[in-house]
Amino acid sequence: MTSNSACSLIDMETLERIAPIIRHTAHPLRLRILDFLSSQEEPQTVTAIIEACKSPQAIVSQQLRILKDQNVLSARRDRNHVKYSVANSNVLLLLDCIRRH
Amino acid sequence: MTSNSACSLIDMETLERIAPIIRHTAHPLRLRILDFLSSQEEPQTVTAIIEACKSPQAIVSQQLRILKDQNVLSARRDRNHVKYSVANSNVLLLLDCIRRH
DNA sequence: TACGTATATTGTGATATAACTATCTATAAT
DNA sequence: ATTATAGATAGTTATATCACAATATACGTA
Repeated sequence: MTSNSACSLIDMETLERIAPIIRHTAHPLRLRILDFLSSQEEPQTVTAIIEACKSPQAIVSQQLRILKDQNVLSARRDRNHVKYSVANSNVLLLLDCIRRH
Repeated sequence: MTSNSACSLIDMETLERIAPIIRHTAHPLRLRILDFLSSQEEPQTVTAIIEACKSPQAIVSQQLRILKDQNVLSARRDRNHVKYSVANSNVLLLLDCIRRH
């Protein structure tokens, strides 16, 4: 018996699909955004997120786009504001992972 | 009162310290390595890991180094073999995160 | 010594990501 | 109409990462 251990490894297709989501999320500012949004009951405006991040508007906007592209966040327009919220709660486990460190 | 919500966001220093560990781990082959090692009782040789990954030796060796540099894995020499094991079990939460997806 | 097996390192070209500045669009207020 | 506010996008430069081929090291054995 060569390999007993063909237990049930996660298949490569899944790893290839999910890894980029995690990789894109594992960025200090993007984690901060995620942490902030998950701490709030309501979706938050970009301005509020900028305030929470204490980072330049353009940079925050870029990060929001990256997270939205990965379907980690979702956005909806509310008059002249855009409100972001967490779309994929799975990635919040990353924050737990970090807190436990 | 400008900001009610200064609840307790993870501080940026922590995010900056942990993010690279997660980012380096969130790579399909490295996740596979981690998954394989975590499924085994004993530390595994590079040869066994190569077999489990079905990837070229040089590439697997590179990934092992990256994970070791991030203190995700540890290695010990056993005669003319090198055996790797998971050093930081926190990152195993990533695998859970993926399985739950 | 020479050889085989196990593992690591280096060099390379292609591609991706980072941070930053500047600019652009859309809506609201005056 | 003008101006201000909210937000997104484009351009740029530096740096990081990728997969891969080739080569190197380290140890054990004949």
